[in-house]
Amino acid sequence: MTKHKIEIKKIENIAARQVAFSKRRRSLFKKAGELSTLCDAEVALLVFSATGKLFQHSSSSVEQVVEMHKNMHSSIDKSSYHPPMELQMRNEVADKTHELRQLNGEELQELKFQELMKLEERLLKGLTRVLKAKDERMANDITVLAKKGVDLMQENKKLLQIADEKEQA
Amino acid sequence: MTKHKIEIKKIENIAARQVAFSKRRRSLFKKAGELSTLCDAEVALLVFSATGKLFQHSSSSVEQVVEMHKNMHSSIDKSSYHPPMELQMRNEVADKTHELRQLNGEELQELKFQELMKLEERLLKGLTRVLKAKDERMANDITVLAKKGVDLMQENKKLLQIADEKEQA
DNA sequence: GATCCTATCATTAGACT
DNA sequence: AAGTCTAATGATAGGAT
Repeated sequence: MTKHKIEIKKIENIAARQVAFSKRRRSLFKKAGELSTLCDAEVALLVFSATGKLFQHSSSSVEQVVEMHKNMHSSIDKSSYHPPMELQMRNEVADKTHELRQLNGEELQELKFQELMKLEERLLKGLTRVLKAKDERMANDITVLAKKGVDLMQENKKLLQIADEKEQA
Repeated sequence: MTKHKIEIKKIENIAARQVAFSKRRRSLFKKAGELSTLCDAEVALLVFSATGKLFQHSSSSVEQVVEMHKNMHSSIDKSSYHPPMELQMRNEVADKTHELRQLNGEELQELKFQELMKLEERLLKGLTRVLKAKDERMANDITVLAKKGVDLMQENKKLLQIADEKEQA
């Protein structure tokens, strides 16, 4: 796929492997997204790096949260956010009798921003927790199933041996 | 990516969508395998077609189950399976004292076959159930989180309105 | 539905920043 | 670690079977 063709086997050079992992992971996620969009399919993609770090892509429900996260970032971006100048210059008045009487306009703006940040954190942490638990359960269930499968196969082997012994007798 | 560039949006033509799904799915699985091999990563890829059919690729534990399933299909295929002729012709004798005394060789072969079928069913149903449950839990958790997000956002809107009203006063 | 063909577009290895 | 560049390989849309 490039200047030289490469063999599909483990890249021994650690730095090169890391770079390839990063690049190919991005491409894979992109392709997964394309398949999902183009063909109206649900795609869930879990990638665990050699060090155990999880990268995940998914269409459908997970995407909703990811989209929400992106939207929040674009509409209320930390680096680009500045309260309107009018609000910064006015609102020296505080309504002490109001439920929010301790907050002036600027403080309200700040509250809005902080709440969004908290919400974002909450969503991401929740998502991470859910995904981890999900994968752990899945892995465990699969292990159990695989174990049962192996056991049954061994049982079958025994039965077959018995059959063969009978045949020879 | 080809004769003409295409937009990444749902392909409306059903036949074309099906073809694209088939082609791109294969490529995606291939890429996933390459990433796994080259970078020593674990990759689990689940693709649900629009009709709900599951396609799966994985480099780790899930693969064990999938491989087991494939092996069972190839080695003991329903349409191609026939007990050895010798077994069919012999084994009129049943050892009544044996633990399996009610079974002759042919019956043992049949048992083997049926058990494998049962095992296969069990594995697939279990896997399906696990995946469905996983997605349902995840979807539910995400719905809750999203709901909280919407609530907080509405709250923020209100606060912003209050700030605006103050500004105008 | 899967596979082949092929002109064209997309990805990427390696080097550099 | 992450982005840019570029030559070269890989993927693929549309069409044919």
